Parts: sequence; C-alpha cells; structure tokens
Amino acid sequence: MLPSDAVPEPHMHTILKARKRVIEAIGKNMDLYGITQSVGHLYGMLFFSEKPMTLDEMGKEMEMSKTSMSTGVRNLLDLKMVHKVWEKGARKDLYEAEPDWYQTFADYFAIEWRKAVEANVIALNRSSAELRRLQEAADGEEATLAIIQSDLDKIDSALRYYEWLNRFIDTLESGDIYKLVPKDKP
Amino acid sequence: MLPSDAVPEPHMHTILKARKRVIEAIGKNMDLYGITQSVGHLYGMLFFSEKPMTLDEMGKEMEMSKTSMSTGVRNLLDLKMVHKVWEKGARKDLYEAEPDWYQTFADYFAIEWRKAVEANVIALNRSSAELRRLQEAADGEEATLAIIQSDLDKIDSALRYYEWLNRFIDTLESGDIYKLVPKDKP
DNA sequence: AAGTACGTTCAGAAAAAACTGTACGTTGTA
DNA sequence: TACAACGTACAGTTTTTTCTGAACGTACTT
Repeated sequence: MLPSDAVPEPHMHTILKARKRVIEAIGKNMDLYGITQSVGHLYGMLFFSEKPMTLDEMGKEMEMSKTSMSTGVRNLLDLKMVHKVWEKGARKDLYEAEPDWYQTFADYFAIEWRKAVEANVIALNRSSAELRRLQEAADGEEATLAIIQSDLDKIDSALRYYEWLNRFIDTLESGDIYKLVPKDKP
Repeated sequence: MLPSDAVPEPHMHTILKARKRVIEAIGKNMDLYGITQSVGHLYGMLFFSEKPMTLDEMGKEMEMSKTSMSTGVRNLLDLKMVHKVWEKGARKDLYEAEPDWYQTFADYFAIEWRKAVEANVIALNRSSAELRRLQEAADGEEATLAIIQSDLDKIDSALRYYEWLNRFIDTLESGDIYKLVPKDKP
C-alpha cells in the first residue's frame, strides 16, 4: 500500500476487500496458465501493489513461508508475469507484476505452447519417418500398408496443425494479432 | 487396430512403437489443456484408433480401471476432444477422438477461457463499483483517492483486456482467425 | 419379470504436488 | 577478515489429486 497511514481504516478496509475479490478470482482461474492457485494469488497481490515487493513482504502478506514465495516468484518469472526490479543499493530483490496482460498472454504462448509444439513435432517427425521406412519394407502387404497410410495421414494432419499453431503464435509475438482483433473496440 | 491379424507381428510392432512415441508426446503436453497425463494418453490412443472404442477396450489398452476410463472420457467430452458415437444396436457406449485439432483448439478457448473471463469480469465489475462508491465517500481525502484511482485504473485496464480476449475467442469460434492465419501455409 | 451387462457413484488407497524449516552458499557490510 | 542478511536447495510433512474396487441404478434381453 502507498502512504496507507494517511488512509482512514474503514476506507482502507473497503479497498482491501475490493482487491481481495479480484485477487481471488485471478488466483482461481490462473490454472489456465498452469500455475497454482497460491501462485496466482501471489500474482494478484503483486498486481495491486503500488511498489515492488520483497520475498519477505510477500510471505508476510500471503502468510506463507519465504521458500514458497521464492519458488512461486520463479514460476511467475519463467512465465514473464513478474519482473525483477533493480533498485540502487537495495539489499533484497524486488519484484513487480507485469501490468500488460496482452503481453502476458502472448508470452505464455511463446513460452509454453511453443515448447509443447516443438516436442510434439519432433515425435511426429520421427514416427513419420519410421512409418515411411516401413512402407518400403511392407511392399505388397495390403493390410499393413493400409494401417501405415492411415497413421501417416493422421500424423501429416497433426503436423499441418502445428505448423499453423506456430504461425499463430508468431502473430501473438509480432503483435499482428491486433490487426485482426484490435485492442480498441472497433 | 484394423484387420491386424493380417499384419505380420514385427511390422505391427514397429507401427505400435511409432504410435506410442506420438501418444506419449501428446500425453506429456496435454496439461496445456488442463488435463492429466493419463487422460492425454487416453486421448492419444483414441486418436490413433481406427474404430471407436468402448470403456472396456480403453481400460484394457491403458491397463487401468474402467472407472478411470469413465472419468477420463468425461473430461475429454467436456472439452469436446472426444465424441460419443452412436452405433445401431450397440450395447456399450463408443467414443472417438475429435480429429480436427483446429476445432479442438478453438473449443478449448470457447469453453475454458471464456469461463475464466466471465468469472474475472464479474469480480472486476463488482470491485470497480465498490471503489467508485468509495470515491464519493472519500471526497477530499487525497491519500485515499489516490489509491482508489490507482486501483480503478488497473481494473479498467484489466477489463479492456478481457473485452479484447472475448473478441479474440470470437474469432476462434467463427473461424475468422483463419483470415489472419490461414490454415494453408501462404 | 428375472437376469445380465453397462456406466457411474462413492469411499478408501496410492501417488503426486505443495508447503515448510533447516541448512548452505553468496554477497555486501563492518 | 569476520559478520550478517539474503535467496535457494533439500528432505520431510501435509495436503491434494488420481486411481481403484465394490456397490448401485438403469436398460436391455430373454
């Protein structure tokens, strides 16, 4: 909180209640980003904090151990949902929430979805190669060739989809997505 | 498998190995859709199955209980990743994987992300209203008003983002997304 | 109408994940 | 150089989630 000493207690109470509602909603739905409710809650706290926070401050406010804050913040850092803030001569590390949610959304795809696509494409390509090799070896065996062809079709279709997904993520990263879906309501 | 009797054992072995690699890759990354590795594995199995499968068949192939298959299939049904197939006079329920991954992707957002947006918007609007009410009550209190304004700005910015996200999901549902990112590589 | 096969509910067991406190290495300070 | 404060690794505990088998209700078959 800012100069909260100057804010009458009942007013501060209302403000905190308003924040709490939003923070809890965020925490509850942050599993879409693959993070725990606690960590989502932590993000929400940082989002409303006026100043960057230290691990100790977070632990106090969340009523949780500093260890948990440390790992929680690392999760959020990995997703670029929080940033480390450099403050001259500060002993403790300071963190703040990324306020741009469009950016957070794009980063999530660039980080997590891209990773999954990579892994799946590798597997698909390997299996595709194996099946094409088997295709040669099974020359003339109708039943075998039919199954191979069916599997290859599925693999090809999956590869085309991932190729599309990669291009889609590109538009998130480049910002081209806003050409189709403008930030400002049309 | 199709008429797998007609396929020589070593060939079938290669085919199953090729499938297994892909199925495991899928299972491993399906947590992006908020489902377990097991359930992802189940989806992968259905994806490669030539014919729709029953719960018993799934349980046998996954070496897991029918109960788990039942709940797993329900998860996949909820996400529309699997469909129930109606076969005339069939005693058991039959399920098949949705083969169109573009559709699966769009459905996931239409179902899960839309739900999260709804919930968060409700919370944001409630808190916004409360804070605007407090704004009136705190007339003249500089420190209080400063905090309220800061929170309201954050809330407004979040609401604008969710409004955008809803429009984005619309383009997935309508297929307009393919105007920006064509399915066929340009 | 009785019997059988099916999918699901439910309670408990097993497995996985989150959380904590202690201990350690590092860095800045006296 | 010794000291103090910080962040994190690690092992153990608690909590949550997943998985299973038995029991139940339903619907088809005979």
